[in-house]
Amino acid sequence: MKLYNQLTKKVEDFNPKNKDEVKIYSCGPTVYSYPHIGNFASYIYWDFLVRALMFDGYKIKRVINLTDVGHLVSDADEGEDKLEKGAKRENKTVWEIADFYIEDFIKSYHTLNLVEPYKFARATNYIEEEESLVDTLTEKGYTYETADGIYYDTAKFPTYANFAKLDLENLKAGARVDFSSEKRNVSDFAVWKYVKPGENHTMQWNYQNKAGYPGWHLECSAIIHKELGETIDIHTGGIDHIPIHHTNEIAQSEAAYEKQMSYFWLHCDFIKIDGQKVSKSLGNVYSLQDLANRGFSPMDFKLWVLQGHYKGDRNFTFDDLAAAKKRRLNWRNRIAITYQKDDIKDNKEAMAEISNAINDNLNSAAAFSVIDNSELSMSDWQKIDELFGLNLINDAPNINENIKAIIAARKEAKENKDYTKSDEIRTKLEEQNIAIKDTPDGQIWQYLN
RNA sequence: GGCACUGUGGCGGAGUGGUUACGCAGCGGUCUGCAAAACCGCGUACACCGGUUCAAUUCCGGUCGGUGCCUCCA
Repeated sequence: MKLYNQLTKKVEDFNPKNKDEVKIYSCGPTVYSYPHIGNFASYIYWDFLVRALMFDGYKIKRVINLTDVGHLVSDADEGEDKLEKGAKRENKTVWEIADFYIEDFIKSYHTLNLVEPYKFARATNYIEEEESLVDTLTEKGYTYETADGIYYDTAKFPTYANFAKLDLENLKAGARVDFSSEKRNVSDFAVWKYVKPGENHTMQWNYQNKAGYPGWHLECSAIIHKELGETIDIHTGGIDHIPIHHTNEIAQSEAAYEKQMSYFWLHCDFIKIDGQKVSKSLGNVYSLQDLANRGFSPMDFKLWVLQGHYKGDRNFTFDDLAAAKKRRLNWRNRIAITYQKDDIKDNKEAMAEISNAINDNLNSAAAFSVIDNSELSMSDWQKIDELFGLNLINDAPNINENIKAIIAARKEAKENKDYTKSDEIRTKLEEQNIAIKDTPDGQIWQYLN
């Protein structure tokens, strides 16, 4: 398996530390509103990473976090807590907000047929570990206190700028004008925030005899350490995480534990919608429900995502989604024919080509072209279905005995040249989503949708 | 301003120093009771200008264009 590693900025051979188990951590959602298809695109890319590794025979231990606290609306550690904001908006408590959107997220996760992780880790379940991490950083001299919290002094971590190739001098020059704090360096970040006097912050914990809550970056470092250990194999996220979130995670974890945090760092690019960036503030977001309302299943969207590459600059349009839907229908119909023929041999060459493609930095698009051009057995299709998680075989109407009998009756009517009857049955079968086609070799059935 | 990414046929989208990617859409044909499917064929794609090379879409340099991040966001 070859993967692009943000740490080295190169495509490298992937070899897990422990051959039997690949440790993966994926930055998950902040649970304060419905996710949009751009969010799900990233979970689909990383799901394919997991499935490709499983295809290669690896066992996976993967943790996905759920941020239910302390993620401020601004990375400058200013402004409102997103959960608190959502609670106000919906007139609920922050805990209700978190529970509601976690449930919704996991439901969508299952709808998309994404591989269940070892654990979904809620940030608020790791407060003890988070506090302990702050303790360690403080003991090692990496933190300092201000009026509003405990900050990480990035100047004490000499390689801070390396991961994202940050230009710290320039960062300083470009800092926002309204930026005012006791921060020593513009890149310093809060590991712990104090509740301000008069501030109504529901989620708070007593730490150092003050009411406060963890900084956003802290949770990932703490969860990884608790659940997966000091070093993991792969850390995933979106490209937006490179300059701040992941840079800060590395600074925290490697300062505290004095071990490399992750061997590989993978980041997917954002998708655009109709040529524009997907943004909550622009309001051009679509949910899975919006796709369903237009007649597209989550699997159609998944196939659309996997037609491209996780590092590619993608543009989503409904025309392209329709093309993906058609392609998926065509595959399902090829499976239907394979099922009816039942004399097709396993295609070892094609499966090897598919394997080569996915091992080349997850080139699902190239693998798809092999699928399009190869005659595949049912067993091959089963493997493909498992590799991409597209529900090609399951997501089809059950051809039960009753339908089989009707199909047989149509065949008989057609052979007897009773066209009135055969056409009648054909029309009737369409209601069951079955299309009958007459080929030179006789009748076959396929799916209409 | 800083840091990145990117420019492939109608729309998407892989890839490669010399041979068809592929999908969807389109066109022509075979087949056919009808319909559809299937199958066969077709479109001389690689932003522009130079350079290297026997040969560049593929490497190097430049020009022009698009985008993202540096507030939130995968």
